[in-house]
Amino acid sequence: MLSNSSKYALKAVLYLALHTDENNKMMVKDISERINLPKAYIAKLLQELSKRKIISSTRGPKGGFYVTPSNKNETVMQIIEVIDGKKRMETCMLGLEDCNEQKPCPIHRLISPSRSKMITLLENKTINDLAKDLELNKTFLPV
Amino acid sequence: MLSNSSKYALKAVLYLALHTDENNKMMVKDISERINLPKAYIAKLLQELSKRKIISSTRGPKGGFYVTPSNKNETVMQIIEVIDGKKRMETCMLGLEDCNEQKPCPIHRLISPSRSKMITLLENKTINDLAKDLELNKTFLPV
DNA sequence: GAAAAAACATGATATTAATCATATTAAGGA
DNA sequence: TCCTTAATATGATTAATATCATGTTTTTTC
Repeated sequence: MLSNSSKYALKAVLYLALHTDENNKMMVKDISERINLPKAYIAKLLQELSKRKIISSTRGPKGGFYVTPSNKNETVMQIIEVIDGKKRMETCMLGLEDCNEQKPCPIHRLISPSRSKMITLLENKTINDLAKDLELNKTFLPV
Repeated sequence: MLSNSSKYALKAVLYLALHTDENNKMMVKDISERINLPKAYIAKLLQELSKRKIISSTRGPKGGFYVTPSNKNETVMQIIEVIDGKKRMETCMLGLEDCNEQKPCPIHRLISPSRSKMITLLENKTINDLAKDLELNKTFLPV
């Protein structure tokens, strides 16, 4: 469903949402240590997210990655789309090219409703929503 | 969600469900041609399914793969489990080792209900169910 | 009981995804 | 303006998955 990469990306963005802002940026080195994921790999992912304006960054001394209030309004699905591409989530579960409502594959009707539901939820959930839950200890992000 | 392998496996089993029985077996060569998937790859998958008694087979002349009425009662999930392993479907969507109801990851509560629903549906859907739909042209399996 | 036909078992290769490494560019401070 | 710092761009390596190939065993038929 999600690639390893987008799992990592989501973790990192959530960490940034909780611990950074315009005045408190964080270097990839520190991020990777805190969330316990490979530095070079995380770096690549964050760079991609930054390029697509999902998160923010500045170079040089005192630079680093951070998320602005505006960034926090990005949705979970937008992260997934940047990292995994738009297709991955929507493609037919049997991998058929032309599977649709009119010409459904054998499991389309069965699982499509649940999957659509999931996608909608991810599309409507913002980074901010998830960050709030973490702050309130309603959810957990063990490293 | 599903590996390529289990997609292929499901396609092949459905094809067998529609076109074979104890008296009409089919060689992997013919199966692969009909469903337009690589022969050697399909062979390996069918052998695995046969070993686990999800489908049936006999060797030698007039041999081949086939599904019995009993085989048709196997569920979609059982195919997936044989090919992909039990964990793949159930593992935390963020890949966290200890994510559960008591200690949910940031997206657990969000997507867990939909996913559980999906799993339940797959666990309760038999090959026979899907084959019936195909026979009635309610669903399609283009090659 | 020998020959042929088919699945079975095993392992090799190729492709894709995950991970790592490094030279380049921009920002900040002296 | 120059040096240091940290992201950026790009590409290399490694690991996992998908794909292919082949010798072995079982079954049928003559």
